[in-house]
Amino acid sequence: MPIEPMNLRRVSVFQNATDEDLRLFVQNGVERSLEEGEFFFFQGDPAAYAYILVSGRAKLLQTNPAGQQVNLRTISEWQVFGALGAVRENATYPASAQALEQSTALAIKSDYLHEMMQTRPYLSFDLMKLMTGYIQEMQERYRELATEKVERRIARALLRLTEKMGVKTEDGYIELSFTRQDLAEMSGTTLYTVSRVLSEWERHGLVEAGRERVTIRNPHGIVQIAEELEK
Amino acid sequence: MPIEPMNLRRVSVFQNATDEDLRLFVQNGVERSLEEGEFFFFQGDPAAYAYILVSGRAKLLQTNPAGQQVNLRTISEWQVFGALGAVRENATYPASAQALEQSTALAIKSDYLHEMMQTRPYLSFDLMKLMTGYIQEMQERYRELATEKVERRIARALLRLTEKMGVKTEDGYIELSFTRQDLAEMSGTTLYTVSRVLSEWERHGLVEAGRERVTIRNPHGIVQIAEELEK
DNA sequence: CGAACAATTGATCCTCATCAAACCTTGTGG
DNA sequence: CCACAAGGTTTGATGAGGATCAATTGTTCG
Repeated sequence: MPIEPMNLRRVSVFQNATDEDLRLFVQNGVERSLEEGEFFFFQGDPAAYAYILVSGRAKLLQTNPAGQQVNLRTISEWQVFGALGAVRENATYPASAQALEQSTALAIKSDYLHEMMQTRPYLSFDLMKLMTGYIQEMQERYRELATEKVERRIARALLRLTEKMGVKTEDGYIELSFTRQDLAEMSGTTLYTVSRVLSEWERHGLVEAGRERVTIRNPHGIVQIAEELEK
Repeated sequence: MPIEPMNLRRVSVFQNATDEDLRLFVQNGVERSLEEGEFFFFQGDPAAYAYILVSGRAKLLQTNPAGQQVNLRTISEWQVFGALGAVRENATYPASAQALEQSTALAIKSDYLHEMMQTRPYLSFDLMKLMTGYIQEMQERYRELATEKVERRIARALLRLTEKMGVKTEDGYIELSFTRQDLAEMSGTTLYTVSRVLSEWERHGLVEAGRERVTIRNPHGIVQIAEELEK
């Protein structure tokens, strides 16, 4: 089904766009639907399109020459990804984007977005706001990785996930859905360590762990671990 | 001495600015001179000014609650820093900026820069280009920290430094000037490990290490370590 | 029900951080 | 001009924190 242009208003970068702009983006965009596990693009590909996730979930990940992966961020509905190509000419994607579940995105030619930005300053500006946010987040995560112990990093990754895609259950807990491997890639560790830490937390009643699922029973306890000064 | 406006042309963000713009920035800016070790601003301060380093060297660093530091990037002449405040309102600096030697910078009120950007789209756009570069670099460094071993990270940090501030000596070597501690903060390790690695490299004739100084005798060898798959 | 895949757990090992002590280098002041 | 202080550097000894490997146990779905 076609994308309703006015829904694009929910995209942070389009806050200040005119209705006409939104229509233009839909008209000039292509809808792409992917199954779980498929890739929107790969690291190193020419950055020909910018994407807006319309439904589903995806992740941005970077791979090193040996094939190990790190998760840079998780993308939920109405978020923009792969937009760097519209800013730098002849750019290649610095990361890959993979659908975490069946997902649909609106693909907009980088050149077109670039052109739109030239004549609509608020677009550049809003995109820049988004980017400063990423810079800040990456800087923080970098520091964490350099200075904090695993347990705390896992706690932080959980909290970040909670903000982005946590689902409150009827009994007040927070439910998250991903594999140990995912969480490991988000906190710069291995699935084994994540598993051990979660088991430990479960023994203390902080969380409840299941297959591809973690339920947070005591958010405050997790925050404690993430922030506490002494060990 | 006052800053010559036309020199601002060397600032990447001002590539497309008019001569008049450059004059305006100088007129509306304040010159600040710092001694080695002093701070332009601290993490958490309201981001009231954006800076352009006119002379000297500085570093951006982030501190965790326990006081450990990581070096986010090194700033050399004609580079912009602390510009996030002009994009997000009521922002605070996400990192501190410290002079590595006696340095001078042009301080421009965030509000003023913000205002200029509203009426001069190329400014937003060029600043955005710069930011995409930072995002990419931070993403890469994040992945490195998560997946690569120390020796390789140190090699990469050295190479990055070489690009930014390496000085070729008359006999074709590359000279860099910083402490083991600096290099450790740049590669997410400790000064002890840096010292050991450099000593090891020195034994193999790759570098020559001195007090607050490293001379690269075999750049290719360092690249080898930074890139090599096996090992 | 069985295959495929996710998670757990124990055992082991290795990389680095940490601590301590000594050693250099540089600049300063008597 | 030498001596000394201050701060950077080196090196060894030790140990902790996780990664890695292997084997087993869930869980889900066709």
